[in-house]
Amino acid sequence: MIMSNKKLNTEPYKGVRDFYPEDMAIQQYIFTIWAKTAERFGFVRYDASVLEPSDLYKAKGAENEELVNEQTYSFIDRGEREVTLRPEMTPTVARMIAGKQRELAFPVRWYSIPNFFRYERPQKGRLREFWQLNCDIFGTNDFSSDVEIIALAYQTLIDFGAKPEQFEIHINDRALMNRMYSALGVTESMIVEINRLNDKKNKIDDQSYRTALKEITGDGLMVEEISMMLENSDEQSDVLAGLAELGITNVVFDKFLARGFDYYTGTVFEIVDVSGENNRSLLGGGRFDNLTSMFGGEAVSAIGFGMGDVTMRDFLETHKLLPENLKSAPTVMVIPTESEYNLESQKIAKEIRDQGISVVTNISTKKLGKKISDAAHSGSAYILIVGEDELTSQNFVLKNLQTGEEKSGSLEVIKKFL
RNA sequence: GCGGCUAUAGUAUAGCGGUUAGUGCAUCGGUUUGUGGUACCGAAAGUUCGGGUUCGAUUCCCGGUAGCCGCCCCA
Repeated sequence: MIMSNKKLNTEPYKGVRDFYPEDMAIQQYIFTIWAKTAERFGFVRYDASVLEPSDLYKAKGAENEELVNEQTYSFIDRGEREVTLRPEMTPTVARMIAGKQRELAFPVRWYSIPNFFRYERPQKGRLREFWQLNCDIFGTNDFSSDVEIIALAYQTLIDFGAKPEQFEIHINDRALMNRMYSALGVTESMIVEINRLNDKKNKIDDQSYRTALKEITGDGLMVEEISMMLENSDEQSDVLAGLAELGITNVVFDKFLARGFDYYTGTVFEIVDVSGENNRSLLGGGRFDNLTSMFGGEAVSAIGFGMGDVTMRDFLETHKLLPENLKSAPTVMVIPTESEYNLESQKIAKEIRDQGISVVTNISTKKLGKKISDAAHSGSAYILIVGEDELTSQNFVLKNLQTGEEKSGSLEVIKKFL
């Protein structure tokens, strides 16, 4: 190994994050709400390895090849297998469902909070490693499952304290759009390109949009027809109506919504922040009724979504929805007056800890006053001083740092106060 | 892959072609040798790297690197 005198950088690798305790507290808060909401809807948790064989993403019909080749972390392992750090969960969960297809009682509701890696240029709302809440319903293509999954997505945001007017649900239907395009004589390859164009429509002006559309179709009349079809917005939607039944009304049917990718077969949806601060969608999902068939068995209908931690945190910060104090401090800090009482303090801490209370021993070499100050700063509720007097008399004082109230007695008595 | 912007202690920032490079927060110590949060005093800690212009560069110029933002793409 070549040793270098160069100091190692303390920064994390490009596009990934260190979670110092303050950040971890936020991350945990987000994960906890995600998990609770999913479970309130009867979803059960699963997970898988971050490593997958690259074939999973290369199989025909699985994914766009350019993405796999250029935007994944892939490498050859020591056994010369090509492996990929998962860039999304859908192929993995489809693999797992297909593997147990015969024994699962459908419909199945599964959720997971996995991390993903994508080799991309980091920018606002997009990093190289991120986590997502992934929720899927497998085994039904009834529109009520579309309603349910979107209601879950909606409820997740509500459970963070968001108000419906702070975000908007956009819905479209792939199958419907394909029928409409076909009726206009638009070919399949054109549809793919139009979807891609529509996806970035809000980034370009009308004139450029129409020019691009003309380039795709090569037909001025068709541009008019497509534009008219897209602008005409009084579309009937069972899903929209179903959501309204559940009291969810911040929903729009958006025929420009594409969610560019091929495996979606029906409903597609996104949730966006309406503040204008966060351009990247908070969540995206859709129906994929054919994906499991690449594992050989019969196709299992599915609908699901992924909701990212990066955009979620941005959203919560933008709308000031993060709780002020997320850090968790031990309830009690046992403070030896001198280092020579550190071990005795740990024994006492153990006694208290054994009844299920979080306790930390302050073994710093600071003066007593500073140790107490540390306890207050860390957020501990109580302190218990251990010094010569306490140890000889076996009489301890438990002090409540908020109220200043003190209670004294033997350790057995003290324990009852907690 | 392409483009724009930025780079000053741990962090957030001020400033300037010649300064002991200033301040807030955080850290550590003291006022208070066994009782906290406040206050006061003090300490440690900085001009991203390489080259150029200049008597002199942290400041101006070029390049590297890194970060942010956007394009692309977004499974």
